[in-house]
Amino acid sequence: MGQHSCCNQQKVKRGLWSPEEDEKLIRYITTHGYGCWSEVPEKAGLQRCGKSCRLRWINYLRPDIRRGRFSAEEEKLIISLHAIVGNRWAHIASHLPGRTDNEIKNYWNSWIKKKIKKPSTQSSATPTQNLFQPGYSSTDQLDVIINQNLAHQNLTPKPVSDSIFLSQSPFFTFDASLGSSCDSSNPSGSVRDDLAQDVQALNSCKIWSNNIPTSANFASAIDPNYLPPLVDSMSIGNLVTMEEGETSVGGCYEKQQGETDWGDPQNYNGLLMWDQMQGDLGGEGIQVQDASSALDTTLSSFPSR
DNA sequence: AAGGGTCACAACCGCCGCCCT
DNA sequence: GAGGGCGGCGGTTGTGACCCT
Repeated sequence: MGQHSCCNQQKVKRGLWSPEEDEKLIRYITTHGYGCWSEVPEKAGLQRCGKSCRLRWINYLRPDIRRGRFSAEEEKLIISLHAIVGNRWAHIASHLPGRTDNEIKNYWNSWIKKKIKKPSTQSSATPTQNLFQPGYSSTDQLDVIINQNLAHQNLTPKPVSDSIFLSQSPFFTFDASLGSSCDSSNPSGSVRDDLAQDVQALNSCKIWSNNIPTSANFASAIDPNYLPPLVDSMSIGNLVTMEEGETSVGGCYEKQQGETDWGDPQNYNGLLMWDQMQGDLGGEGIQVQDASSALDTTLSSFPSR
């Protein structure tokens, strides 16, 4: 099961692709298209399995691949989308033009590694942290977070637990795994505490209150098969690439004038916009100024490059 | 300069789901 | 409906480059 017939061939080559192989694959696909991947190696004169050819094309040779470092906007988008859809890299990649799932996955994993390595500076769990325990449903978490934020703005909470939130689909994929690290039954704490705080802060930061959540807004997040057109209206040319000499404060790159190229955040209704967050982005680590008000949470622990 | 550690990225592996027979 | 082929996806590993001591 799962073993592709083409991969059983003894003569199939593995490992890094040579420039000659790349050239063969490019030449074949640009002239014939790939059609059936299992036929590609033979027709292209490659001693690779079709799966390997597909991967090489998708992750490296495709002409529309964007290479190089992720821009700050892309970082934000990845982090925001991950908070919504979890480890669905292909889904996330579909909203980042020119980026591959593999690339995003690698980026994320390296970020996670950094976070795990980073010594924890927060020992006590906040009330918000306690929400992210396995015992809480996604609906519970959403209700509390949203109402917290609305209350903070003296806005009338809207009933968010309508039918659309009865979905069994997980909203915060981090909840179960990270929540356990915040569990009081785990007094030894976890090196992942600060990572959990990042996620919790993201979940409860002002982006929710600026785009007041409604069922419609959250539909995309709740339904695993639906994602809002996050970047459809954004051309690749608008993406900001981090240039040498520009600063990345805790991974949150800031343009010199503090402006984004995304224009009016309202255009991205439903999308988590880091640019709308307020607070001091400088320094390392998270400063939870008031445990009861996660809105004031300062985020600054994104991967720095 | 050399060796070890770290990081980024390419590639592989195994599983899942769809489609066709 | 069952089984096989295949594309797609996420997790994991391998490897080369770079950095630090």
